[in-house]
Amino acid sequence: MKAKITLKDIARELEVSISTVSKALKNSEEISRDTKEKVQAFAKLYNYKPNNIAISLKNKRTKNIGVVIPAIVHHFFTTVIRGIEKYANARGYNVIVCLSEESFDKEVINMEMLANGSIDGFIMSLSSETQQKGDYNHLKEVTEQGIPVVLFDRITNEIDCDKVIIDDQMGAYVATKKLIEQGRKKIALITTDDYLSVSKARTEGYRKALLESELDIDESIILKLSTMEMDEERIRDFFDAQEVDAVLCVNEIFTVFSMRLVQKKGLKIPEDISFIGFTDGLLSKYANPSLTVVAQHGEKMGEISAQMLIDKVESEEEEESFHTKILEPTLVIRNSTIN
Amino acid sequence: MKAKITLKDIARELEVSISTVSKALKNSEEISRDTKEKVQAFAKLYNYKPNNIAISLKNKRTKNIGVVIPAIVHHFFTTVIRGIEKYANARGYNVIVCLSEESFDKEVINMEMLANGSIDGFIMSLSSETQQKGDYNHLKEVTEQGIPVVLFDRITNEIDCDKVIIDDQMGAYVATKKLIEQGRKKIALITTDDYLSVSKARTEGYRKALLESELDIDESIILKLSTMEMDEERIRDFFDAQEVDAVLCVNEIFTVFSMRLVQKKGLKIPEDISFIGFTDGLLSKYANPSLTVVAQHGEKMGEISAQMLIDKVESEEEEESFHTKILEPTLVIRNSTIN
DNA sequence: TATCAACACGAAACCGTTTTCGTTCGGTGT
DNA sequence: ACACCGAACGAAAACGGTTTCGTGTTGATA
Repeated sequence: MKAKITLKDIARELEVSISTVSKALKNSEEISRDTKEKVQAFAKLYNYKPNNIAISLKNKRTKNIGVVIPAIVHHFFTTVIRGIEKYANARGYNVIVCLSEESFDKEVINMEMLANGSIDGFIMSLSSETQQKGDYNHLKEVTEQGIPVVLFDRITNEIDCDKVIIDDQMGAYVATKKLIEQGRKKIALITTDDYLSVSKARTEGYRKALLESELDIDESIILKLSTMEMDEERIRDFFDAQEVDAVLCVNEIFTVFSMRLVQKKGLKIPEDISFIGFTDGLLSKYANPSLTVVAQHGEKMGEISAQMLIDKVESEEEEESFHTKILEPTLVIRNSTIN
Repeated sequence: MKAKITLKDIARELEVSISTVSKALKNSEEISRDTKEKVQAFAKLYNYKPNNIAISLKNKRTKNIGVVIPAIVHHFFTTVIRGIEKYANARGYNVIVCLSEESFDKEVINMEMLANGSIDGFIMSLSSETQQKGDYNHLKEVTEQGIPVVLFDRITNEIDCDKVIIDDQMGAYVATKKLIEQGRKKIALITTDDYLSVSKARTEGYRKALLESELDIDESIILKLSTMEMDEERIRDFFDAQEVDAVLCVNEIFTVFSMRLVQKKGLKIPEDISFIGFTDGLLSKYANPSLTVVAQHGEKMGEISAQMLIDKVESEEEEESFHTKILEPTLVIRNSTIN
């Protein structure tokens, strides 16, 4: 086991000072050609690599970014992480992933763990519990310390920081419009409670489309499930009680599960009933029939979030200007709607 | 913006030395009750938190672990990450995720980025390119430096380190046996090239089951796709050319895609043809029909990997003993096979 | 020959902790 | 009165770098 070599080791071995070694390795003009070559050769031979921690301590930059998300076993979030990782890596940053598991407390603990020097900035999407409580003090503390934060997807307006979202309202609006154009009259909405910023926006888009088309908004065919987890029972009850000819769901899982329920009842998709979901993941592609969905472009969101964060981290000036980037959702037409 | 406060700040303010502050905060016996109370009160008031980087530098422990995996948009890997994150967090560790995207070069670069002090150890699953090349020098270098490594799922025997896998051979064996018991005679296998350690083991299990049952091994109904990515064309051609009554696939996507192909040809699942896949993800649960699969227990694998790694990191002794933990796969019966 | 700039390098501070090893001071024992 | 002791605290080294600011040695110039 050969331990890593330090500047001090090189200096001792070559009988020069540590400063000389440091400068030589940086190709400083101060150092003679001879010495530089000697030092660099020696460093290469012994595979010298500077210690990241020491460098971080010196220039108060870790080149790490913290990503705090509610869940990872969700296609949307994994694509976002992928986008973040790709972009960050290209700029020499590493990504520390923390899972809040939809819990306020875990979100707070995670942020505290990272906020003491481990990272240069945060990229986050709020846990549902946090959005429900409306308590954002952990975010305030962090931003007040001067640590940059980028919020994506599940955001709040109570915090001044950069934000990246898709136009959820428009996504739902376009999807609902599509269903209406195809002659659907009783369009159900399966969503989660309104405290989730995205669900709220989607519900608004849904309502807006119905209003514009002078269709009634029937509250009894709007199903609000309490979390992002599946409450299979309630969905079952819902379809037992309601007769609808189209369904808009705020995620893939609700959609696929609902489709299977109505298929079991003998309905044909999309002839008898159409479905549109959110998130263009594997489920959508490989479901039977394949799903028409509102694509959220998670990878793009990740890239943009990472770019905004790193730009802010690396900008010297304390600019107090924050931007909200709104991406346009795309309707991906497949076979759960009439073509 | 209130910057974070340091020991030095507290010392200056309270007119004591830095050492006194440090000790007071640690409740050292050396410091008088009076001074301790003063210091602790002040620290609380100004929300003092020690700087992680400085501590890392001091005791050469970062409390970060590096996770290098080929992809994240795969249910299996996300569950592993979740297991790792959960366990690691509980022991006060953070998780840095790096994606090799199945590329050897990216794997090497990622490891080099992290191996210079950023992490205390690695948990990895090899990229397919790495397994194909059989070049493990980046792993050797890291282990020779004394950095602990735990390999999971896609492993190699050329590196001495802890390993966590499921018994892939047994998984495929049990699945194949199941199909045979149900009277299937022509059982196809859809896998990837043998350089992937897991695919190789699964192929062996498949062969073993056939041999034991005195069924012919028909090489023409073994389809080897070149990567983990989907080559839809070849699967299509395969099912056009072959008549089989059961299919074992090494992942969910192959399975679902194949099912849809044969369904389009008018075959009934599972009456005419049965399917078994690997990985118990969302696709399996929500496919139509739902999939019978070999569950890999990714979260458990993650937890165990994290435990092995952290135990090694925190053990003082330089024990050169490595263990391989083999988890038992579970056959989850659903509707793509006869019940 | 005294002066000076350029060159090549080293000393030391610094980042924020921890920890070892003094040091000071008042009190105790004899 | 003297040595000794323990309590309470501070100085300084150390972790591994970067960077500023000298400093000694040249050779050229006036």
